[in-house]
Amino acid sequence: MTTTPPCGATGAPARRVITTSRLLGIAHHRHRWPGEGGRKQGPRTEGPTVTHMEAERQRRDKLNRLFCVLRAAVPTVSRMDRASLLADAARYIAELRGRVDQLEANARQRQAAVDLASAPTTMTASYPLGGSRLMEEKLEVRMAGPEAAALRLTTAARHAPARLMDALRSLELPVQHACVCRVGGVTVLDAVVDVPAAALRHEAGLRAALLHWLQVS
Amino acid sequence: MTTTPPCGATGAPARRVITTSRLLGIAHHRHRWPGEGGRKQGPRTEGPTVTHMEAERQRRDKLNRLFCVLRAAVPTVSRMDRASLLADAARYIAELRGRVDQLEANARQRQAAVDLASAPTTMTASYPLGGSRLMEEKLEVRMAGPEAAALRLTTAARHAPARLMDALRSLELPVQHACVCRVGGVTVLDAVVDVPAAALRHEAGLRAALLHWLQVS
DNA sequence: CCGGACACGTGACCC
DNA sequence: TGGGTCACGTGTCCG
Repeated sequence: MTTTPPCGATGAPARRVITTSRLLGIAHHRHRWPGEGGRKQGPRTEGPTVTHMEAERQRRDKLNRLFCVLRAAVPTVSRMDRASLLADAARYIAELRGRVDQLEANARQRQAAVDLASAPTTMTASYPLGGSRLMEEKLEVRMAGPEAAALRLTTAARHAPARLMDALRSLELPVQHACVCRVGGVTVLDAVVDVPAAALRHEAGLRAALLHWLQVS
Repeated sequence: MTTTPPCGATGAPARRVITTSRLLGIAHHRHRWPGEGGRKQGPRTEGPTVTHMEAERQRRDKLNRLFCVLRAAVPTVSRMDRASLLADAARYIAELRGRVDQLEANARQRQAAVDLASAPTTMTASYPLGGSRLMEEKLEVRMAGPEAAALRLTTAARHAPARLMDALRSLELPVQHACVCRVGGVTVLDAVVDVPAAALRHEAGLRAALLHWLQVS
């Protein structure tokens, strides 16, 4: 009779009787056919009612299918109950949200350390580093021939070599020669790069571009 | 009559009529009282039926409350429909799961470098690079004192300086000295780094960790 | 007037 | 024997 098994295979839409236990989300009811078998509602054998019945049945089926979809999405289903499913789904969503927030906070914290090493810069950049201390960075750019430039970055910031190399990579400036030397707390970076892009073949523009990429490192 | 508004304030459990639109999740129906108002079902005015009615009503109310709970847990509710809510909840759970997996994978990848420090690797690593071409990279690691190491990377890959510096930054290895020289199509990178982490103070482990970060650069 | 959406009461099933 | 749950048909509202 007319019951399609919840969460069952999407087989024939024929109405059928299921006799298995409901613990697998299977329904099993013995219902009479309103017009045929044992009747209970005397009147109403007319036209508009049957379409309504069918519509309501399809609505129920859709809800059942969606319940099954949700059941498949929630791994922690305590019972096969509809109510338990709704409660578990809400609880699971809250748990997932908590985990996402925590993981994103961790990722953000890791990123914050990197961001702290960079900063707004104009001619000489000053920015907080390692707590509240202020630190300075100097970048000199000198064209060495039409398609080559010599750079010198002097800084006390951490990870200066990585940041400069990232900037050079972002600007597609192949490194022909580079030398890093650290003395005391200051790092001196010398480099000679090719400048394939004509737009970067002047000292001011090249320097501005490099400073930009040093910030967003 | 008998309808408690879904998602309404948890006020008195008295049955009441709501006349507002349903777009806010408010129900509004005019139903007759089976025993009192206009009757439709002739028989059944006995005992066991009334408790069943009440039980079923409480069940419906519970389901409605749980629907509201779920609705509050899902931020992306397209429509106030029950079916839409179930579908959106499942979709939202899938989205959250995806984000959690991705964030956890990121965190795991960060952790992998430390684990790799105690794993053996081959001497020269080869992996696909720049599309489908296979490229070889040679990395030599030699400890220079208890807390310092000398590295030499020889490669034909592009952006080798940036990749090596990124690896050093990821492993928190301060660069004391570095020198880059490009001859022909090959880049030779020499570096001397501090090794603050005791776990990395052996050539094989340090080399494996560096190779890992060079790959994921 | 029709299709969608709910709530309701009821029969049937399970533990 | 009951408490709990589901499916069903129906009435009724809305757009």
